[in-house]
Amino acid sequence: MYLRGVKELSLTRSEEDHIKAIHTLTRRDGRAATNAISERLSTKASSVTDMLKKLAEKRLLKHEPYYGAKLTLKGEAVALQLVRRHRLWETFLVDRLGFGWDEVHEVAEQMEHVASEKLVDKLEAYLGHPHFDPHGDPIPDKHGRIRQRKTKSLDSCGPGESVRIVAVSETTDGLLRLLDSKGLRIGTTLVVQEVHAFDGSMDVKPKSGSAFSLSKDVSDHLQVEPS
Amino acid sequence: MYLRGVKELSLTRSEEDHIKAIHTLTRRDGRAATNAISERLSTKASSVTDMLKKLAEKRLLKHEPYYGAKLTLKGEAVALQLVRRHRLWETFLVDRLGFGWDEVHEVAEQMEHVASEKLVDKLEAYLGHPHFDPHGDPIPDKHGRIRQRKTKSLDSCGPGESVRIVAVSETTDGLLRLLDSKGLRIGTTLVVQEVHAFDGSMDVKPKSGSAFSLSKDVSDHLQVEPS
DNA sequence: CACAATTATTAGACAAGGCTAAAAATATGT
DNA sequence: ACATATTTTTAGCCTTGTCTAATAATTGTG
Repeated sequence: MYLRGVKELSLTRSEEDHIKAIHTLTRRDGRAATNAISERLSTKASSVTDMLKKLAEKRLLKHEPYYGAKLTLKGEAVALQLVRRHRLWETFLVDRLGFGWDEVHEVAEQMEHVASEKLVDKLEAYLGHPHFDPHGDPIPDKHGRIRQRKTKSLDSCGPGESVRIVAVSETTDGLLRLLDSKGLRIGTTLVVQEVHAFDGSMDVKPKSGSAFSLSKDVSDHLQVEPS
Repeated sequence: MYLRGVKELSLTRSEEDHIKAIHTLTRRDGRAATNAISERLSTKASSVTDMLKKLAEKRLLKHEPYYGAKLTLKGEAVALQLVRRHRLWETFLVDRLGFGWDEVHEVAEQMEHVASEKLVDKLEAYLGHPHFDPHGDPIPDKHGRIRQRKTKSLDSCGPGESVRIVAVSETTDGLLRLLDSKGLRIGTTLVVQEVHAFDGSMDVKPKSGSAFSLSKDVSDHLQVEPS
């Protein structure tokens, strides 16, 4: 995946927001439906249709009417650039400025639109070329390459397994605050105690501290690796 | 000067740009003429007239047709907030990321529009509550207060005077690069050798290094204090 | 002081990006 | 399979911020 040939491109904030939404939805659902995009951006579906037409003309995506949008290589490169900027700024906000990991999203959302390749590269170097952001998500490098981790959902673990939390998917503020209140964060190690079949909830015990219960909604979104 | 009562206010980028331009021009020329504003923003005078009308309705400035614009207290507070953000980001870019002081303006111009009071306050603390930016310009504090320095223009100095450069006014990229190439920067100490009456140029000698000549255009924009 | 030059405003157009309401295409349930 | 529900698109309108061209006010000059 190359980020080259994207420099001369100058996109509006709205165009960038659409591209990033499509990228995220495609990663999550396998496709990006018009309604899903509009919901993510708090706009109406008709506005999204217009924008899809426009971005298709700019060769940033393919738009199959009534099916959805698929980013071209060029569009994917733009999206990765945005993800890169977003996650680097989140890292800066948490590691350097002392923000909580649950309060950085909105600010990073603004900072990711500051367009300066030099800025992003220098920021990355200043932060020590991190490969993962404070939520555990991978930070694409200058060329769009992503370091993969072989993780699974906590949900899929059985009793006795000892795992370390490495990422939180679907990072809504509500979920992040809930985790914070239970003392769960990136790096926390847990042992699964018991899984309750009827509602999918599970009892877990942190290395230090006493056991408690997590609903399936929560364990679903915790990405873990063996520990 | 209070920055309170400005929080609930949400301005577009263009509105903010106009307010800042008016603030800067008023500081420099004593007034902000329509043409001067449009030149600064690379737009046309008619566009500025429209915007002045709009901002006057929002009580951010007084617009006397055919005279110009004058910021209200509320408008001044917004402007100071923007100046604060701009200079803090410039300081970050130079001191932390290692940018040259002549390449930060454009990027800071984008970053100053990121709206988060918490971000700005934390950034200020991270930088050690600086009172002056890399160009020597004062950074307004949270409440809009500016630390003044009793400086004069190098232009106004006579032979034998020993002075330290503390600021550069009218910071165009061209001027900044010229200074850089002569080894002149904030903190440099000089002794005035001779002033030539016919063109206002002056010979100066840095503490370390040999003497050279500066045109009036340059010495005009160097702010110095006795050393 | 009168008239030219400059500066500012008004009037009307346009592109971007959003909206609502209605129509068209696709998906679903019995 | 056919009627209904859902999703997407189209059509037309609105606001913001810009422009050009024409007009009006102010300033400068012989």
